[in-house]
Amino acid sequence: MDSRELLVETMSDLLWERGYADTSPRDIRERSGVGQGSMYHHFPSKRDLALAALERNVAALLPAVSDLDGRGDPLARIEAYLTRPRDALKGCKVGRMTQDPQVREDPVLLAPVARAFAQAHVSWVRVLREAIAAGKLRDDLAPERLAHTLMAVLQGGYVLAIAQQDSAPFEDACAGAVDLLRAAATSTSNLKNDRRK
Amino acid sequence: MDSRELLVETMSDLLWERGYADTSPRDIRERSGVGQGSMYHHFPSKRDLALAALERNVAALLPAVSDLDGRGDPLARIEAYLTRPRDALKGCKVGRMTQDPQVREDPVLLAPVARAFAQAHVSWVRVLREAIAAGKLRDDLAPERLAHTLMAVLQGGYVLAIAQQDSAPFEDACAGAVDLLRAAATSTSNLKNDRRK
DNA sequence: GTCTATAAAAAGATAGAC
DNA sequence: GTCTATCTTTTTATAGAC
Repeated sequence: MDSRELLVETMSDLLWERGYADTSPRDIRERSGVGQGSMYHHFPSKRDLALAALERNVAALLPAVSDLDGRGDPLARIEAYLTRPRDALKGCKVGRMTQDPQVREDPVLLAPVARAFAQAHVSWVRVLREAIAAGKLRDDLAPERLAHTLMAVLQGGYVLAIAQQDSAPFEDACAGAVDLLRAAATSTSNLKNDRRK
Repeated sequence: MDSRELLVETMSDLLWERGYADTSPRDIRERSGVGQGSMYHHFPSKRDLALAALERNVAALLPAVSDLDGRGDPLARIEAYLTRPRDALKGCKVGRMTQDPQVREDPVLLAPVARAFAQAHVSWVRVLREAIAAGKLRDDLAPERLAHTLMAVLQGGYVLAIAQQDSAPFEDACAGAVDLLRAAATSTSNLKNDRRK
């Protein structure tokens, strides 16, 4: 593999594991085995390398999110996505970046993060709409809101799991969300509509 | 105010705003106005100061959480807590710390964070149990799980808001959680129980 | 308890030969 | 494109006078 690619890959891992502020040029050099000179040849600064690495992490995450776009029972897709096995203690490659002030305050570095979440939101809204249309979810639930709620459950689940150094809170949070969705599947509102007809 | 207290207060703010790794002794000195000598007189290291500051941030957060323990309609308390105005772009003083590797990997620094979330969980479970007992929530929902779900909605809501630099996703996430709880209030399960009697 | 001076180490790059 | 050497600044303290 060429040096440039190796640097990006290494930085992607370090951003996930340690974030931006706590990753030094030396960490990158030592883990990648790429020399000082090469590093600054390919990337003028740590920030430029971080940008490339961040784009890579975003790209790595989107295929997973696109599972929400599949076909078949939408509620089943939602439940499958929420309960998919994840390494909760490692956190989210993308969500993590929001806690790094040097990323958060830098519009260029924050942009890929914002884009990733915006795209995930689109997929969530679509599958939720499908679930409502299929009569699997109450029709008085707002898909745009609910999409943010379910995205937050995942992102927040990581926080809880890391705090306790135990993946159980993450799994609980997701399972609890599934419970709520199922409870909201039995549609009082739809029944009302039926009665009106 | 004495130097020691001023240092802790300043560090508390900096931990909230910038986290541990990205806060330097100089930042602390400049913002607090306390001299170098005084700082190392009161705290042998940055880590020791951070520990005191972290305990302070945890202590500042717990009174808010204890609002869940009040009296009156439990579901109303839950909704009030979820929709209370918050500065979403600033994130959570305590949850934020889970993303700092130097905190996450240090059992002593992580302990106050774990304790705070454990305590919040207790309050959440209690109010959820009350809501179920009062017939305001389906009795087939597991309070322990749901507690983690709702805590995650808040923590994850901050992540979404910071990513978009907009508090709307946070408010959406919370409002969506309230919607789901209300949908789950109309208890199919309780109705079944009624029928059995 | 506070102040100023000093300093070892790491972060974040630059220079220039090959 | 890679390598080694150099360099500035910041981090994280320590020392010792007042």
